[in-house]
Amino acid sequence: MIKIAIADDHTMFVDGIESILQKEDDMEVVGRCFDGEEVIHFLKSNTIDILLLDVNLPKMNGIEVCEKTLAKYPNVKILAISMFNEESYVSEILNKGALGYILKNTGRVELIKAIKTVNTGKSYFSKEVTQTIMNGLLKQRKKSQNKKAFYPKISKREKEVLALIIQEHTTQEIAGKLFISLKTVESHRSSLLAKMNARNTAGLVRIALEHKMLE
Amino acid sequence: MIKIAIADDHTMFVDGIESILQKEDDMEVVGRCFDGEEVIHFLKSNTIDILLLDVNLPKMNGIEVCEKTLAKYPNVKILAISMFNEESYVSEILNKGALGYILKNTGRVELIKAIKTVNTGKSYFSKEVTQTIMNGLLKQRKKSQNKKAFYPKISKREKEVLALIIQEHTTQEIAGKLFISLKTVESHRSSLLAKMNARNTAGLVRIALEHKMLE
DNA sequence: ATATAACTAGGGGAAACCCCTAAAATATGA
DNA sequence: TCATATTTTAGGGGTTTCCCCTAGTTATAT
Repeated sequence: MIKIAIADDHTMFVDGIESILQKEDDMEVVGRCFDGEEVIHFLKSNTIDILLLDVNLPKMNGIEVCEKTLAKYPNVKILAISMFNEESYVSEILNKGALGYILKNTGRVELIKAIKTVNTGKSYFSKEVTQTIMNGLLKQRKKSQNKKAFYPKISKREKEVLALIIQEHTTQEIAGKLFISLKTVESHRSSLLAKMNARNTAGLVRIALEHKMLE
Repeated sequence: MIKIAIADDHTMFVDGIESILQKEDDMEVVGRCFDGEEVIHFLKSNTIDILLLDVNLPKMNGIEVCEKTLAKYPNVKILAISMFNEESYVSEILNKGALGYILKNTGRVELIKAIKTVNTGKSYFSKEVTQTIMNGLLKQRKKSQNKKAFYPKISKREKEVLALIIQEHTTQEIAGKLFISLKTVESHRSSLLAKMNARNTAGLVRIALEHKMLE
């Protein structure tokens, strides 16, 4: 028996889901919460398998609820439900550990499927949401690609030095590892600063990591 | 008219695609390449809109071809085609700028749709591929989530200092910005090094970025 | 063949790092 | 609520690293 709690501030919506799930004989709705704080409180005295969580909740929003819930009860599977197919929402709540994300216009067949999938520990996204995530992913790739193309001209030796810097080695250690003088390493560092337009080591590391210049 | 080139080392497959595309009166196959080097050579004397690119090509694999092609001809839209729904393949070729990825068992209707979608500059993935990418994404999220939980105890002030360090500000500048003494900032830096288990600024920045400790 | 870039290296000064102490302000917990 | 812990503040003083400048030698490419 899959124990389910529903968290949504619209009574009719909660009732609707509940009536759908009542027809499933391996599912049981054991809790209803109408705001975020209620969820936290409810879980203190109840065990559930799945939390159907609206992203826009009063008092404490779904993203926060998701984070807090999983921090205390990592075995709860969270299926996010939202009116909005917004990339920022989707991305945030997934980062907090939600396993799935479906929209409120999802039909009963898909809802059941989503719950069953999530219950096995797998992720589930409705196809509109999938599209949204993929678009976001593509944007990121394009961004980091552009950036990457901007700083290509780092020599082999400089790359070695850069890698060792990022691994927290001091200039002296790098000199030892590469069998060159300390002053030579310092010289490479200067070239790196100039080429990468960095003011100091911090910038060097940040730019190198942002642009994925290693590998 | 959409000008298309096909790059695949299996003649029958190339012929198959071509016969499908012949029936479309807004598409024209203008080139056939049977290995990677041929593609590069072909593009020197021909202009195309879309390159249907097999990931596993002789002489030069699809990933490399993709990179080289887009470096010279950024307007070419690349639709990757592969036997394998392997996350590493998909991820790599998308990073190199391919717009879409479909499998070789794709039917003609979907192939046409994919080409038309990619031709407008949008991305297209068959649903199996989408699933693969999403799984990869989820794995990554779980990883970075674990890491994040490991270093939580950085105070508000320390976070401010850390952020300014990463923005390449010197200790003196940070002191000025926060209206505190240089020695205080040094003190915060020391605490940061200790808390984050870093040996120096480079490590500080790397760890902070890896674990996304800002925001 | 001759620039251009890469690798090497040193001098000098500034900045960061490291050890310490220490007081006031806040948070936390029992 | 009161004691304890953490955070934020700040300094002294010495060591190391970093950064800038110059400069010679070797690859690399056009």
